[in-house]
Amino acid sequence: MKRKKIIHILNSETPWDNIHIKGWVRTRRSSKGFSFLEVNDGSCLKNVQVVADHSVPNYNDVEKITTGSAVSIFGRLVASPGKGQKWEIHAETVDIISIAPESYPLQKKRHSDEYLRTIGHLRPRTNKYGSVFRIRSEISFAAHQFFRDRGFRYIHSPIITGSDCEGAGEMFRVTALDLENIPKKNGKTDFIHDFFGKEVNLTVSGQLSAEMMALALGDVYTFGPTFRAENSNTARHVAEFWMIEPEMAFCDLEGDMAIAEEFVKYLTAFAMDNCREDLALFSTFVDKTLLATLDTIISSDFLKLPYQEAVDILKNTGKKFEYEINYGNDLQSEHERYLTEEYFKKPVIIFNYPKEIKPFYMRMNNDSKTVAAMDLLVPRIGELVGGSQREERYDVLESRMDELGIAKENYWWYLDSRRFGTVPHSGFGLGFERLLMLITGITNIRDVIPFPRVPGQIEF
RNA sequence: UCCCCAGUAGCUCAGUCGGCAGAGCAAGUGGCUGUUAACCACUGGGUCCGCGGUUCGAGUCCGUGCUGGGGAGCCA
Repeated sequence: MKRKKIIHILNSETPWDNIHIKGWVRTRRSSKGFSFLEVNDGSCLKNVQVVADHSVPNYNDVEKITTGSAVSIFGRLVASPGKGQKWEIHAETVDIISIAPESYPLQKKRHSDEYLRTIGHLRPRTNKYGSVFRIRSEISFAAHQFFRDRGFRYIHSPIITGSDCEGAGEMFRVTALDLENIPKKNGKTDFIHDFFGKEVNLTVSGQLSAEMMALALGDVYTFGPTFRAENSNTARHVAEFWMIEPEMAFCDLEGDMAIAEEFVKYLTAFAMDNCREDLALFSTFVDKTLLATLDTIISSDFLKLPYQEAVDILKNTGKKFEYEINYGNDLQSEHERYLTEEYFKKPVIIFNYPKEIKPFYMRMNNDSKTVAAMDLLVPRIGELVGGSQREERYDVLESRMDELGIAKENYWWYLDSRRFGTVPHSGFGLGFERLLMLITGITNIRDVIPFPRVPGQIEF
């Protein structure tokens, strides 16, 4: 008989004979002659309560079952006379797949997030992290659904890249050279002898590839890992994270902002509709205001504000900031959080940034001072999305690259796209972990990715 | 990388003025015929983060290193 998943059993409308489950025991409570086993198989947050008594042939062994042990149970699903659950299983047989010794690190009590990070291989077995990773899976699916419903194509951008373009931070070098015997030329590493014959790195963004694909397929998106070797030690940064990057041909900045807003609302609503039980855990134990926050995101119009106006607001608000705000400087974390958390109290999109603080590929506005860039700021997280209309005019792009001292010969293919049938196009990047922080209320990015990579730490 | 805080039992923490190492939970054993983080009783459990120093004596004071956390910068 095939095992039934616990989520399926708990949603049953009727009692059920001859049922088979497999899972891990969260706790066992015993009285003289019988035991209650709380069994979880990861299919949902809830456990199923199993009642076993002397009618089970190996009852002596059942009394030795410990927290964390794995079991396979046959029995009958019946209405539970006890409080706290609709159904329970009366066991006919309890097969012990494996016993967890007393050294099992997860106890029948709440643990700190800091401790659970030290046992990253076991923390998905807890209620909280089980919920996190189920939601992560659901929202991944929802992202694909969103784009597919709108005619976008999913593209796979390369992980290993030869272009150091995006200027998005320090990169991880990828090499097949023998590090004990590095070939040198004029005192420097000679990458001509390396696998690709040139210096290559792990990608920091799929954007440039996505642009090439958008200029053929129309609307595309990437959803993959990206890597930053920045020595960032904050609750919002990891060295390996997942990014969703749509890129749309024949789309301007306004269209870009509209799709970003629609996307964030869609994913939030999807979580509210499809992850209710797991979200309830977060709204109870992590952030009591979570559901209200998510409602605000779904129901409010995101405020769209030119950079110049954002600066004016920050200057005139009278609030003391640690860093002074001046036109031409990038907004600091405290400024962004003030705007979205205190001043507007909802998501804010800031656009038309000074060209000096943005990369070469963003489209120059008619004022020749600002570029068609936008950042979506949300409460508690800060920057969730960064995007822009891309510079599609060959001569303007070329002069911007010259201005910034970018080696054009490395981007000949990128420039080619502006020579052959160039069109206005736009896109953005959304940090998937930051979105999960927004949706779950979890405040440390290390707790929304299964095995976080941060400076000096890669145990799992 | 910078600033701040912390490190004591498996976990979460207390430890007064420098003078015998503590609690709750967890675990183990026993009890209990419907439990809900079950309950009751008993038992075991310590490199007080490492190294160095001050002192008759250091978990406690000083120096240093490591690890973790919070904030900042960089960014998504």
